[in-house]
Amino acid sequence: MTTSKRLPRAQREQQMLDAAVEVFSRNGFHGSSMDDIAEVAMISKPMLYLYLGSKEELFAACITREAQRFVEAVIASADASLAPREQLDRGVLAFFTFVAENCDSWLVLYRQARSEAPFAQQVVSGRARVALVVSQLLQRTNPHGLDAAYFDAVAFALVGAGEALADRMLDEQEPDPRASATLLVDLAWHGLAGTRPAAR
Amino acid sequence: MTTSKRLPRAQREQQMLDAAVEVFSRNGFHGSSMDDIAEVAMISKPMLYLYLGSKEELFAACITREAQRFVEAVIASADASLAPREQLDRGVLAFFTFVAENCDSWLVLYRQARSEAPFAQQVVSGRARVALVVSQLLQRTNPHGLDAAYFDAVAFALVGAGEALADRMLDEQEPDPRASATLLVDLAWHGLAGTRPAAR
DNA sequence: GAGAGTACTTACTGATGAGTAAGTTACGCG
DNA sequence: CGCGTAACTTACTCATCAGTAAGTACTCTC
Repeated sequence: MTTSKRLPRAQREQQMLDAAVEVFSRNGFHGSSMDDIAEVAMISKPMLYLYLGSKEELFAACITREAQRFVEAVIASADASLAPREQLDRGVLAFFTFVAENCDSWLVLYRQARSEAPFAQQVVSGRARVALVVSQLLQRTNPHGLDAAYFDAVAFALVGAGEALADRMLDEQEPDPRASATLLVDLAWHGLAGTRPAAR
Repeated sequence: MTTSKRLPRAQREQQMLDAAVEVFSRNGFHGSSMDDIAEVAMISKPMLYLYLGSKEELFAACITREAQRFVEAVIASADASLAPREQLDRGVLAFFTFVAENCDSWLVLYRQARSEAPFAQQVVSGRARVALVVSQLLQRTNPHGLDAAYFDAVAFALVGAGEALADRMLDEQEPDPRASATLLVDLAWHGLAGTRPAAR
């Protein structure tokens, strides 16, 4: 063969997952075939089954790996010793940066996994955990004695706003995570009432 | 047969679309089979092809009909002769009410159509039009002379926040569109800075 | 360099599902 | 009534795709 060398299992597995994420992110779970994925991974189909088990297990492995990468990227940025407000700023920026640099990961998690019944629950609960962390940070920054349920709801809305801005950012030819991050944080603190006019 | 009577074409078509929306909303485009849909519609498969053409056309017809219903519900509530702020309040409420009462329509549009490549564009552009209307209403209510691009971005974020709150509402056992609407509007005007403590 | 084990392949099977051909039954209208 | 047409069905075809059986070849170790 031209360039195909034998690789140790761990490495091939990562290559397969890379291919699977790419294909799944484009065509979804049902819209992707194992043959397609095998071709992109430059490997024959039985290897996928040997290493990853089944199509469902492969998809689950993609979700798990990408969610892990995502969470790590955000956690690493927003270290817990900082002030809550600072943690939020950095976490939000890390989120947009991750999406900009890992478009496929984002799409497979946010768009594909959410709409496939067997996997949606995993995404929903991950999302809920993120919202909870955001809610707690908001509560720690905020002087008012509003009830926790209210913060939970606002946090949820802000997560949604972040997702929409991420989508919007991906449509641009030159995504700027900092602009999106600033916008979201401003919206959270002040809504439209007291925004800084210096947009962008 | 027990109850199966012959129906005029227009009526059967609606019945088929009802069934298709239900099935597609649960299983997505690729995850749903024409046999499934035919069964739910209590009709044989060739009828689907005779009246609706193909699977893709059927899905497209679902999207078109549901988007139409959605837009009409919102437009009808927020009549253009009202003050912009009032239009927003009512439009937002109409949105949440529609989602609560037409869960399948919402899921097929927001979750399924968005993740199937051939149809995603239609949803994306519909969404963008909604965001644009929101942006214009915001501009008309707001005293500051911020630039339009900023309002566009905020409107987009608010649309995303609305979608997340809609999702959250659907998880509740007793969805209350008014609570979600109030929350979203508050968030838009004031963020966390000046919220009314009376949550719920 | 033999022998073992892991990496890897070709070539199948069986099920599912999109789409259709050809026919059957009810209804409406002269 | 009877005859045309619109509503509707059963019973297929053909392609695709998840999953596998059975085997080949590289490479590492002694």
